[in-house]
Amino acid sequence: MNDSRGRNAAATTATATADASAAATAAATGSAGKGLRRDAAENRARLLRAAWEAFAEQGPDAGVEEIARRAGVGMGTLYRRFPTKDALINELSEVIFESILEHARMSAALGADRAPGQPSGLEESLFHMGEVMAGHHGCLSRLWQASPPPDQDERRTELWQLMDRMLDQAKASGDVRPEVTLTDVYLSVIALRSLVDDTAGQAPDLWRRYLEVVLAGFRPAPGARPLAYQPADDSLVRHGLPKRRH
Amino acid sequence: MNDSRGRNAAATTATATADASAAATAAATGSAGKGLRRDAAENRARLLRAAWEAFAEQGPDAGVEEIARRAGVGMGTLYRRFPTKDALINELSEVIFESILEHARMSAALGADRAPGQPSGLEESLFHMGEVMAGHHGCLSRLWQASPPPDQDERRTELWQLMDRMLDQAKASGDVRPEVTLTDVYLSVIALRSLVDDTAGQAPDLWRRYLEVVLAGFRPAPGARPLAYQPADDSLVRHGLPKRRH
DNA sequence: CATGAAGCGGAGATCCAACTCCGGTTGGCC
DNA sequence: GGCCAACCGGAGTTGGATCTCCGCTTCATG
Repeated sequence: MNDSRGRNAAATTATATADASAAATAAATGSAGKGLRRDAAENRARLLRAAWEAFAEQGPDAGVEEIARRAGVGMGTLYRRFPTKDALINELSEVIFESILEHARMSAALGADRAPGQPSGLEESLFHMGEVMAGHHGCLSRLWQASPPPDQDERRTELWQLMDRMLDQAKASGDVRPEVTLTDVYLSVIALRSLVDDTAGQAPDLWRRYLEVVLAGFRPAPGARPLAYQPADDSLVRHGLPKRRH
Repeated sequence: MNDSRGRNAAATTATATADASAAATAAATGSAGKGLRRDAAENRARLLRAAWEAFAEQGPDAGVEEIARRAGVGMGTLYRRFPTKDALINELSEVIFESILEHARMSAALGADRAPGQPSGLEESLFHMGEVMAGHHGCLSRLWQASPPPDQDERRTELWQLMDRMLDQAKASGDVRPEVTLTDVYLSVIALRSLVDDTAGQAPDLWRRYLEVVLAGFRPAPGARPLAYQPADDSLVRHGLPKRRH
């Protein structure tokens, strides 16, 4: 294990995790859990929390039996609440995504109203993404996967529009050079997601270091070579990636 | 699909792929295939090639039956040559790794003898890694996984020593700023691996763009902030990551 | 060319994780 | 309290993947 060097890394991570946990509870007892008998609604919430823990500890290979056991309910209950294991995972992804989108909305709304020297909205959003993802490592495989349910698709579009706006702001304030595209940001997020998942067990904060390098790579520099390989358009961002196969 | 923009991307990729294919054949007919009857050795080679293709097309979930079918042999033959499916995958990883190590040896040996403005050995090696990995997407999950067989472990150590040397050279020639550590390079490679795999189907060259950004992030820049999160040591590089779970 | 050790194919045994089914129980409304 | 729809548990089914087994065939050697 890593002993959390650097600034307040551990503290911010803990906060993000707590937020997400609260969000999971909210999702469980909120709209999706309405119309259920009290015991049923509570079991639904327990299942989501159990799944969240199980996936964080064992990755998405954690078995449904394990999840039911942790939640203290039977298999039947699990499958009455969630028609498939995938549905359960999607629900969790939803919670993660919601947190990311919410933060991006606030960050974008804040716009360029920042003290000079403060991190740009783009930077802030990317670090927030990392934190939320680190708090849910193991549940990330469904994030940004192609062809999500339509309502989720709409919200994904919104997120990337916000990111695009923040990218423009960052360029305007000189934090990012003009040739950087939304696709570049997208690629960084995809890579960040994998890195968070891969290093979660051994060095849960190291993704920050990677993200700093990438952000440095976005920054304008006098003698910098232009990027040679131009991505044509943002179709990748708009359509997402196919389901992971590993 | 992507239409291979920028420089000679397609050409270099094709070369790397051909190299790797040849390497696969060599591995099959070489030392590992010695002592086998002619038909058996040939079947071994066919199996490796079939597995290589199947994994590239369908990811590591490609079934053993599919591999045997492609190779034109029966299941029995597959399992007589390779005790488990994992063993087969490890053999392929071995081939990929061999190509990477070989290139790193040459690149490191060339040292600082480069025309000014030419890419550093580090840069060249990273691009080569990307090319080889892109030519074998789907077979990468076992690469750099923790606790490989001892002989492989030794070679992994060698690779990262070479990378470390090239990192020093790059710092000396001003291509990389001093605070960048071997762990940073390692993280980039891990991220690159995932990115190559994730984007292989839709934008097989886009990893180049990502890698350029990272390399730009490594480059010295006058007003650059120092990286805040210091990795303590290179234990991650030395020990590798645990098996992926996705 | 005769011999047998090594190799071959592929049906089916085995394993494992997701999912279903149903007899018994519980919560909420009258 | 009484009723019943909704809910619960968990043993068992299903499906899909890996791996084994054995009667037949092929290669290499004397």
